[in-house]
Amino acid sequence: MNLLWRSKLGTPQGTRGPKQRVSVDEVIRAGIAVADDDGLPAFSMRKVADRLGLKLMSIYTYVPGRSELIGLMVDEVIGEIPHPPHPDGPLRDRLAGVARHQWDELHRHPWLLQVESSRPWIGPHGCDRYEWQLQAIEGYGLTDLEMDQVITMVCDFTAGSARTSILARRTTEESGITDLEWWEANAPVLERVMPPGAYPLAGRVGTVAGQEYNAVGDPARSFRFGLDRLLDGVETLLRRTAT
Amino acid sequence: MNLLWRSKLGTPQGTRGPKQRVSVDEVIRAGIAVADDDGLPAFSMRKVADRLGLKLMSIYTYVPGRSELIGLMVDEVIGEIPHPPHPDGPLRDRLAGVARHQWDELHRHPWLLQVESSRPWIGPHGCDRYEWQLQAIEGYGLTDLEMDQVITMVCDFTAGSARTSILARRTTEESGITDLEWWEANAPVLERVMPPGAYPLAGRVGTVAGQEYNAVGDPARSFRFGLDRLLDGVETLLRRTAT
DNA sequence: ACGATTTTCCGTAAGGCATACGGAGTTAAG
DNA sequence: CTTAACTCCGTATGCCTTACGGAAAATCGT
Repeated sequence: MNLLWRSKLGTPQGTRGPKQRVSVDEVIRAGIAVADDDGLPAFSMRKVADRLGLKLMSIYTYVPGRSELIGLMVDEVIGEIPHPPHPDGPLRDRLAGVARHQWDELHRHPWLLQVESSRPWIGPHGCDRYEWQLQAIEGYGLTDLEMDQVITMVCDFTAGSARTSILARRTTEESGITDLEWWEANAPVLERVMPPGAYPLAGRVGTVAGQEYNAVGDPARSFRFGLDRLLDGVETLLRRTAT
Repeated sequence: MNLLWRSKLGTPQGTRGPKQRVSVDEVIRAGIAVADDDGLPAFSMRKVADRLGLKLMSIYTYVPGRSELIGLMVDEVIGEIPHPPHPDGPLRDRLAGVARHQWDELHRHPWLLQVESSRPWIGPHGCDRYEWQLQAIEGYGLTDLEMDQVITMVCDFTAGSARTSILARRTTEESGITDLEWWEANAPVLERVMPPGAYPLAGRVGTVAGQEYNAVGDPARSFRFGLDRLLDGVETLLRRTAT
């Protein structure tokens, strides 16, 4: 907690002993670089140390442990790109901006969705984020509770959609083959194994979708489509509230 | 792949050598039990072996490795509860059934959202699932592409919302304290550290939401709220398509 | 009936991980 | 100039997956 809010707190420590060779912020940035490159499961304290020219155990003089470092990395990343001011105009466009900001962030740092902390880290940038999200939706006639719920909905949908997108991207990157190549390679097996006519709808829709996407799916397009429907739903709520 | 579709394939092997002491299905079920108890990061081949009364390396005579076993566990879990027939009536109710089915499943097996296979396992139950989801939405005037996109949207939102819910549940379970206790314990720190007046909206809305939820959030309620808005959006799409 | 072959079960070892503990050396305070 | 505090890091413990090879069991072919 003190580490998270370190920018707002002085460093009250006595200054005895050798100077630290790097700073907490450098450790955090090194950690982000490792996670960006290798993903969270392969994120290790040793790799962070290597990247800083330190030995493994020295890292523990900067942060208490692995999970705390990850918590710091999350808040750092949230503050990475300044929140743009919300456009004047319909709520729809403002919420779309909030959603896209998160979508881009999750794609820039795919390991964010792999973070499963059992403690809620509330850092300065996380607070800024929530405040900014609420600014987007305030003043359109919704109650405080509804405002919170709409933000939650937009974020949850964005997270779910981004998860699908990131998984798909990782699949093609790591396996080295495209959707289509995989499908063509496995088609004979599937044809032998699937009872003919057992999946009439899946076959028909899958074929149409596959031709349209030129792949098994098009996550960015699915995100835009879903977000449009979601925002239609919010406008319905606005109209209902107005009466 | 052969293991995934083993129910549709015979066992073409010669039968020499000692009998297997357990079956592949028992290994899968043991794996599910371990993952249910401990989560995927703590899921280990040794625990599966222990649960079956075998030694570690014997498991590798049933399945090729850890990730393949997890792929089998996923398809097994998808087939765990038979898909109920869709109710006659508005599309809204049918899609709500699809979403709730997945919501319940994810909460029954929270490790599902921790699975990040780099290969798309297409198993028999996964195919059944997709076919069943499409049955829900067919016949309401949407194109094949729209049908696929609406299903994707509902599933993505449900996954994102369930993720929030499961994380919150795990937090209270593992830390042993409730949202409120945590908040009360950390309030003094936060008050000292947050510039007063820096978060006017977050403070106001957070307080209102906290009082209403009796916690930091109410994920099940957020899910219902978001799903309602989402389905409002689908109905808007239906009306627009009808004209 | 009796090798040959196949298959299962498992011991060992290699190489990865987090982190507890304690020691050596460095710096500033008193 | 002593002493206390602090950084860096070597070592050790106890997890993890999985490659490899050996021993025993069960059936096949003769």
